[in-house]
Amino acid sequence: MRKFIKQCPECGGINLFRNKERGEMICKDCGLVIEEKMVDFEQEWREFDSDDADKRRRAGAPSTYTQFDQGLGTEVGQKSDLYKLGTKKEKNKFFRLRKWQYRISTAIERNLKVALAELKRVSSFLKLPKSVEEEAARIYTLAVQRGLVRGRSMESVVAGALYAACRRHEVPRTLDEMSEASGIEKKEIGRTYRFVTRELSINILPSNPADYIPRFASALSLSAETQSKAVEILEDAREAELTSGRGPTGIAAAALYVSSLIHGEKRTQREVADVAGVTEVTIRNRYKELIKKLKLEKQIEKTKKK
DNA sequence: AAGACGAAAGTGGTTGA
DNA sequence: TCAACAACTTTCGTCTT
Repeated sequence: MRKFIKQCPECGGINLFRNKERGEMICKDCGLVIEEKMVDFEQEWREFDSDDADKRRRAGAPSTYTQFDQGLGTEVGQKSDLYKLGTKKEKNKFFRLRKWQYRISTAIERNLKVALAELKRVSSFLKLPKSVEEEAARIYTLAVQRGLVRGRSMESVVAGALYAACRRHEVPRTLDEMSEASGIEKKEIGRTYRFVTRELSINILPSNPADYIPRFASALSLSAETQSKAVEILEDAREAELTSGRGPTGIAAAALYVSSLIHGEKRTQREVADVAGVTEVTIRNRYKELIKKLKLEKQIEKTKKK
């Protein structure tokens, strides 16, 4: 067991950053990786044949919501098991159990099977991280169990669940993107999204405009400086209470637009509007507010002269 | 000619009686 | 359940570069 380090042995800094996902601890000052693999994921035994595997493995596949039964389902016998059974009585029992097994897989499970396939399709179309997909699957499963899908198309609930999961994980996609990926109308997704989150009392933070910046910026191939400037502007905008009640994408787009002007990487309103999925008018309105309240005119003037 | 700007009318959703 | 309302869009004409 390694001892717990509070100070960087290299530079003595105490500004340590723990990256839980990778199991590392890093010194923010000098970049030294102090601890690695804080949790050891290796197996401590070896197996040479399947016999060893049976004896030594003590964990199965991870439980997951992206399988309709969380990956934990059982099946009553395969056909091949039949040969092990001797008497006719036993064979009858075997078939009876299989039949029941089939019947027990109720509407819910069948629904989940189809829905989760759709969910995976949409999720991979949008290149969403696994964690979001998992979360969406969980939400959907809950929704089905509560009978919230009744009267709604499965696809729309899937889209709504995904949208909610994105928001929770702060990797927001716009309703437009979701709509494109799932083939469901935007307002329909919005409706089911609100309905499902309300019914399941999933509370979702109003999405933060800054979360959109990296994606929009890269779509416009803007520099990192421009990007961070945009985030700065958003910070100030929030201070000035310019953000509440407005559509987050509009604000993000405007901040990015202003930032692109300041850094002399000008993009047209049209271009920014397109990637953000808002209109030029909205950008203009937000943009006007931004330069007025935050006094950004000077900064823009400066780069103009150059 | 393209982009920026602004006015006016329209749309879908929320809120409060 | 309905009307008022705010945010956003669409459309279109004008100004600027």
